Amino acid sequence: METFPKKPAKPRAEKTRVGAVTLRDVARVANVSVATASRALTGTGLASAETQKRLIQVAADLGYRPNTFARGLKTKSSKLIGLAIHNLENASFRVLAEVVQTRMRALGYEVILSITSDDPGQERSTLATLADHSIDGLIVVPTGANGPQLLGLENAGIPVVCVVRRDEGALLESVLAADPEGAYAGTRHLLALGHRRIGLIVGREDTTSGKERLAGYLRALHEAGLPVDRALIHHGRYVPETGVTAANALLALKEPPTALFVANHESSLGVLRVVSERGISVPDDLSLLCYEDTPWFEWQRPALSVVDSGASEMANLVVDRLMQRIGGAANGGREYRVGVRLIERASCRALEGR
Amino acid sequence: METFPKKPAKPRAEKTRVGAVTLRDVARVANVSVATASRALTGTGLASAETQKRLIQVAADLGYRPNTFARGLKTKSSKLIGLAIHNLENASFRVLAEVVQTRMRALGYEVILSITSDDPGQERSTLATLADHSIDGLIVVPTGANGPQLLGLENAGIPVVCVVRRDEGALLESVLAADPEGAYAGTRHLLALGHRRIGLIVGREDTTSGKERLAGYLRALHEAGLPVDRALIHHGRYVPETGVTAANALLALKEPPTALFVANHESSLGVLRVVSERGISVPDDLSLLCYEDTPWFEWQRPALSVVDSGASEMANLVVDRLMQRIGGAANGGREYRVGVRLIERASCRALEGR
DNA sequence: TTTGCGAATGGAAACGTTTCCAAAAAAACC
DNA sequence: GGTTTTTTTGGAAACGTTTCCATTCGCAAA
Repeated sequence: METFPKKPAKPRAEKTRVGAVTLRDVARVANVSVATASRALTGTGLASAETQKRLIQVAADLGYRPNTFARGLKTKSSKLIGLAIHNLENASFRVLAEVVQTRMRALGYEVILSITSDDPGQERSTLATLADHSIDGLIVVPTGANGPQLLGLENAGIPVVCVVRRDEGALLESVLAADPEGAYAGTRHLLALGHRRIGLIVGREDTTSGKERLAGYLRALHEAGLPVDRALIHHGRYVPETGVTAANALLALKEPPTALFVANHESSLGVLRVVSERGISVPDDLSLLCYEDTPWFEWQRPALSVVDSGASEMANLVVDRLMQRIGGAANGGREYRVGVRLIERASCRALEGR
Repeated sequence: METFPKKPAKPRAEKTRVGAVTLRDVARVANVSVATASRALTGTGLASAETQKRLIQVAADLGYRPNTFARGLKTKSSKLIGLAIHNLENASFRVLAEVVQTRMRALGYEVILSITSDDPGQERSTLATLADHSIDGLIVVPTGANGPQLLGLENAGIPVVCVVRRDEGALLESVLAADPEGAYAGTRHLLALGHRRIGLIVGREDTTSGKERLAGYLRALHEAGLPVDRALIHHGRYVPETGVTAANALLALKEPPTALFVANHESSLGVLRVVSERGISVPDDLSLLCYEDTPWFEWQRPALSVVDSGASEMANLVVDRLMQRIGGAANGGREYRVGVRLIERASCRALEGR
C-alpha cells in the first residue's frame, strides 16, 4: 500500500500539566470570583488589602503559577526579550550575553538567544521568529542589512536597542564602545612610553570600528606632531590570521616598529604566535598593546596590556536602556558611548634611547 | 513572590501590533470559516488540497503570522526550549550554546538561555521560570542539587536531557564526554612517547569528571605496569589558579615529572604561566598535554596537544536526544557517551633516554 | 430616613487559536 | 437511483487570563 502521508503521527507525549493549578482553582478555594482573584494576585490594587493577602496565601499553598500563554494573550507581553548577536566566541559578545541574561532574569524577563553569524539572512529570519514570539524587547548587534525590519519591530511596538554596532541610518538607540577614544588613549600610552614607530593592526576600513580606531590612532600621532607612515598600518578581518600576516609584514620592515597596537581583538592570537616564532621578546624587543580584554590576556606571560572597551559596561547600559524603552520611553535614536579603560600589565615598556 | 508582578504603573507603551493580521482576517478574505483556515494552514491534512493552497497564498499575501500565545494556549506547546548552563566562558559550554541554538532554530524552536553559575539556587529559580514559559524541552548541565525539580519537569510533560554532567540518581537521559577513555588515551599517548613520570592536574575528586579522568590515568599507568606516585597527582577547582599551584608543586619535586597532563581545562592558563615564568621550554624540557580543545590552544607557541572531549559532538547528540524525547520517546534514563579525540600538536615530545 | 458615593466584588466578554461535533457535499458502492 | 461511506466544511466550545461593566455593600452626608 501507500505510505501514511499527512500526519507526523507522533505518539504525542502526555503534556497535561499534572498539577496545573488554574486561577479558577485559586478563586474557588478562596471563595471569590476569578476576577477578584486576578486583581488580587496581579496587585493592581483593586482588591481589598485583606482579600489580597488571603489570595496570595492560597495561591502559594496551591502552588499556583500563572499561565504565560493566557496572560500574554490578554496583555500582549511575553516577559521575553531577544538577544541577537554574531557569535559567542568573541569576548565582548560573550560578556554581553552573560550580563544581559543575568540582569534580565533579575528583572523578570527571560532571554531568547539568537546567533546571527553576522549574516543578514539569518538575522532576517530570526527577527521574524522573535516577533512571532512577541518578545517585549530586542537587543541586537545589527548586521547592518536589515534596518527596515528593525524599524518594523519598533513600529509593531517592540523596543529595539542596538549594541556594539549602530544600525544604518542611526534611527535606533544604540550603545557603543568609545572606539575613537580607545584607540587614541592606547596610542597616547605608547607614545608616552617613548615609542615613535607604532604598528597598528585594525579592522577593515569599511567597518565602523575599523574606521574609528584608525581615527583615534591618527589623532594621537597628529597631536604628537608625528608623521604617519602608512606602512605601519594594517587592516584586516577579525580573525587570528590577520594578526599573522600583519605582524609578519610589520616586523619585516627595514625600520620595524618598536610597538604594536593590536586594535583588532581576534588578531591578537596571530600576533602572539608570530612574535613567539620569531623569538622576539616582549616587551624587551617589542611592546604589545591589545584591544578588548579577555581572561587569558591576564594569564599570558608577559601579561598583556590592553585597551578594554568595557563590554560589561556596555551590556549593563544596554539593559538599562531597553528597560527604559519597555517602560514607555520613546525611541530617541540616541547614541550612548561607554568609556574605555587602559589596563596596564606587562607587555609595554618605556623606550630608553628616546 | 516573583510570580505576581506588583505595581508596574508604567506608561504602557503602545503595544497594538499595527498590522496584526488574525486568522479571522485570512478566513474572511479567503471566504472560508476560521476552522478550515486553521486546518489548512496548520497542514493537518484535513482540508482539501485546493483550499489549502489558496489559504496559504492568502495568508502570505496578508502577511499573516499566527499568534504564539493563542496557539500555545490550545496546544500547550511554545516552540521554546530551555538551555541551562553554568557559564559561557568555558569553551565546552560556549560551543554547546552555539550549536544548540543554531540547530534548534533550524528545527523551528527558539532557545531560552539561562546561566546558572553552577549555583543550585539560581538553577532552582530558573527551572521554575522556564516551566512557567511552558518550554517544550530542557537541556541542562545540572548543578546536582535539584534532581527532584528536574524530575518534576519530566512529570509535567517537559522532556529533560542532561549534558556534560549526569543528574544525581541518573534517572534522566544524559549525554556525557567519555572522560575515562579520554584520560586513558591521553596518558597512553604520553607513555608511548616514553614518559614515565607524568604529572596529573585534574578536577576535584568529588566531581564525576575528576573521578573519571583520574581513573583513566590510573588505568593506563596500571596497564603499563608502572607504580602510581601520589605526589604526581593534583586535584583542584576548575580555575586557572589551580594550575599555578599544582604546576609549581609538581615542578618543585626533587624528581619532577617529564610530562604534565592538564586534565582540567581551566587550569591550563595557570600552568602555562608557571612554565613560562620558570623559563621551562615546552616541549624540550617538559611535555604538556591539555584537555578540551579551545581555539587559542592551536595558536599558542608551541601549539598545545590536547585531548578533546568533543563538545560540539555532545551538543549535536543532546539536540538529537531532546528532539526524540519531544517527539514522544520515553525517558530511558540512558547515558550516552561521545568519543574523545587526541589532537597531536607540538607540545609533547618523545623522550630519548628511555 | 433617604441619598449619594467610593470601594470591593462578580458576571461575562474578550484575546486568537485549535479542535470537537455535526452538517453538508462529494464520492463510492450495490 | 438510493444508500452508505468518505471527504470537506462551519459553528461553537474550549484554553486561562485580564478587564469592562454593572452590581452590591458599607458608610458618610443631607
